[in-house]
Amino acid sequence: MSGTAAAAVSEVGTPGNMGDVRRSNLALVLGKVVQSAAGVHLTRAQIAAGTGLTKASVSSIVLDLLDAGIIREVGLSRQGERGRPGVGLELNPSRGVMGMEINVDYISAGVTRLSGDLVVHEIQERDNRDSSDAAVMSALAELTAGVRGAAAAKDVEVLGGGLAVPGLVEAGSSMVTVAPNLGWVNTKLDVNRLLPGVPLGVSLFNEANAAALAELAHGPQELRDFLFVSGEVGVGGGLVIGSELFTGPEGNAGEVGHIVVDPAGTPCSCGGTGCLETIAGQDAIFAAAGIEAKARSRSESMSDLLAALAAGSPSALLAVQRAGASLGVAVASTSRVVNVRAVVLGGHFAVLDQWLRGPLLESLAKYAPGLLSPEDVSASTVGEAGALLGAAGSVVRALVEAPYRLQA
Amino acid sequence: MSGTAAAAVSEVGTPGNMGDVRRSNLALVLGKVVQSAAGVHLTRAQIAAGTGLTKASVSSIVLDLLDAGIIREVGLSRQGERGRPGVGLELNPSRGVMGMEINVDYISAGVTRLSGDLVVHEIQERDNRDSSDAAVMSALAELTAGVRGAAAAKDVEVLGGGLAVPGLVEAGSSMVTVAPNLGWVNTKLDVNRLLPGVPLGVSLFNEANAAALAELAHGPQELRDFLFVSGEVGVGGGLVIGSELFTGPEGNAGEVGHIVVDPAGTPCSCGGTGCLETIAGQDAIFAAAGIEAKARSRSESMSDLLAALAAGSPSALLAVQRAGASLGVAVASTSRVVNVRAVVLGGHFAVLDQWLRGPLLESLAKYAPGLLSPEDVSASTVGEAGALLGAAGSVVRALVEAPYRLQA
DNA sequence: CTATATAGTTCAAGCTATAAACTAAGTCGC
DNA sequence: GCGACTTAGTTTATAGCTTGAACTATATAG
Repeated sequence: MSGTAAAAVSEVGTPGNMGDVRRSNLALVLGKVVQSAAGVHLTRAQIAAGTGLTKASVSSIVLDLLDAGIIREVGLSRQGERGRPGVGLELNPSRGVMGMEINVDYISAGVTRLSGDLVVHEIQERDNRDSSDAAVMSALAELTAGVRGAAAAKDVEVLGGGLAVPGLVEAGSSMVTVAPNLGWVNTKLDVNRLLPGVPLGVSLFNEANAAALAELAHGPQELRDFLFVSGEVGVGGGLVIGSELFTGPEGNAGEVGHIVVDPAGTPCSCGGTGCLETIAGQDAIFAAAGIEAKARSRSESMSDLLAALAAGSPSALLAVQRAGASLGVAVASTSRVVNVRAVVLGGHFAVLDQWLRGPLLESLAKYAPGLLSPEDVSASTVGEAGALLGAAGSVVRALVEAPYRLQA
Repeated sequence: MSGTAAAAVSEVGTPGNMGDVRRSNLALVLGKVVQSAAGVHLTRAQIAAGTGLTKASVSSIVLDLLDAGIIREVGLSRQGERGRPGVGLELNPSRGVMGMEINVDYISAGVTRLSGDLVVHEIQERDNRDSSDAAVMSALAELTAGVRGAAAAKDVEVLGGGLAVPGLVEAGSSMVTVAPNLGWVNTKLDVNRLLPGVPLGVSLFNEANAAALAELAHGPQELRDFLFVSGEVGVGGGLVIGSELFTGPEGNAGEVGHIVVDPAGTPCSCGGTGCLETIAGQDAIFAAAGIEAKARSRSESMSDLLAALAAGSPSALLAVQRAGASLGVAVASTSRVVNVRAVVLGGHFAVLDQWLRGPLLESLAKYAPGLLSPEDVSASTVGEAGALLGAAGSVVRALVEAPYRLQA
């Protein structure tokens, strides 16, 4: 978990009162508990020293957090230290959140504890292309009910959930503006139906954004500003700046799939010309490599591509090489515009890392010399469950930043 | 002035206390005073109604602001309204800030009141290319001393200042990382020397960023998210998102001059290839138009270009057309990455607006259809003094968001 | 068993916002 | 010209929160 607890006050533009101070410090203390390394349990005194709050304030705040069931006390084993031993604090392991994902050919659900570790995880193959959104949601509701039961059996109560979908979303209104590969347009999802009765409700996320947040939470500590590039049928992206998802004024920032990488290129499904997606999207790579895109299972086509690459197929190698070079152009421009200096490759870009990497780095050296070095380009560490973990992690993070939502 | 007062609390990660609430509400109240339209003076009661604070709190806060000399009371003339008349409040017109600019062929300084209107303004032609930074700073210090005196004669006391330079800056350490057209590299400026004894000190800004902020403050109200593209010898940019300058993790976001617009293009001074600057920078346009770039005065070359365009010179028209088209590619990609939907053209792009506009819009329609419509592309309204006004405005804005810095 | 050291709690004090009562200063109606 | 009314701003009592100091609790060292 990354959990940078912010001294958040009430909405900008509204008066502040003493309750805001309490809420801010509540988040500050909880943030310390979250930050503590796995297995290390901070005491009230250590939190006081670490935050600058007095012991009195910390005690009072910890009491609130215990009452809310967010944290719990845990005995501490010390050896040979003088003085009264402190009482360790940790996130309540019997509270968790549900991460869910709807993708083109599967739905999945899993429960993580507040600490981020996965307790239950189920994937169900399902062709969602020709289903109505209602049918997909029904299937997912059934899946989550089972997963929720399995978590309960392991003594983990689900407080809320996050759903990731491969499309642009309006988080506030649970609206999927457009999900090309699902065929959804302005589709309003009744997300709360997936987890009836949970105190924190269910939030909606873009898949690439969720995967980026998973990378933030589960990847290396020092990774706080990066561009996550997700290669699927389309090419998505998530921009993390200062450990925060940067969504831009309309919520769709980081959509690198439609950066212009070849002004003289071919038309894109978005109506534009020469977009990255027309060269580095899965369909584009398969087509250029001479591999039949199998509607039934993309993973089959991907296996074919990997086999062709391993066999040294010139067309396959060229296709991937061209994708890598174009990705480099897009990343170079992005790093200029938003001034990030790290890139994480996800989806098929992670799978194809060993072939993509060379051309990508060459391209970066040519178009943005000195900005990104080889060690700034990494492949995603979270893998397939990324979107799910990110969606769940986001919900946890929102709770950590506003723990008072669970009080009373 | 835009002045969106934020409910800002102390640094993230530090404990909040009641003083933070005070500071937050201080900024909230002052923000209301700033927002009020020119000539309209809000009363305490109106501020209470507008912010949600009680009259008692507003009275107490207003007293602090009066004591600090940031605002003052002003008699209100009403006609035929019942009840006790309120006392109007306005920004203290006898307090101001200094905006300063160092550019390639001039230095300038001006003082604005806290309300944003320019009281004194002086430009001094000076070729800074071959001067040491110390010599330039000495010349500027002399200029500011005179301007400060002139402002004092008009009863405006200078509280602080902002200096804009055409290069990348580290605001915190007053360091100019690189200013290619001045020949400066890692140059530390003793900015406080420019305004000895002012309570708020002097801050350093990138020129394009400052111009963008001036556009935010002095341009249309609804302009809150936009890309400002500044055409000078180089091509700079400033990104405003949610009425805030977005600088990215390393402070240099919005540098659209080095977006790749032609992967098969020519080398750029940055070491890259096919950057926007190689096609749309002043030198590139002059060269393509067959106009001699005069070292002594760029404005002369610009006059020649305008004359050539007016005379219908094919090479000049083609040069500008190509610049516009490339600008379109860069803007299209930027709007994808950061999801902004408005562009403001500054510098020579504003001057060449009538010739650039067509190719730019065509290019946008081709590469980012539906994202930006013609009315989303505008030319800068602030003109030459933009950088200076923006630097000054930033200082004012920082004060409005943290007025307690002037207390005691 | 006493001295010491550290953890955590209790309690008075200070600051801030709130709500209600109160004072101030106008207009309206007769 | 005087009282009723209306709105602005101040005063006062109250509650919430952090702070700092005093105090209690619980361990180790000798």
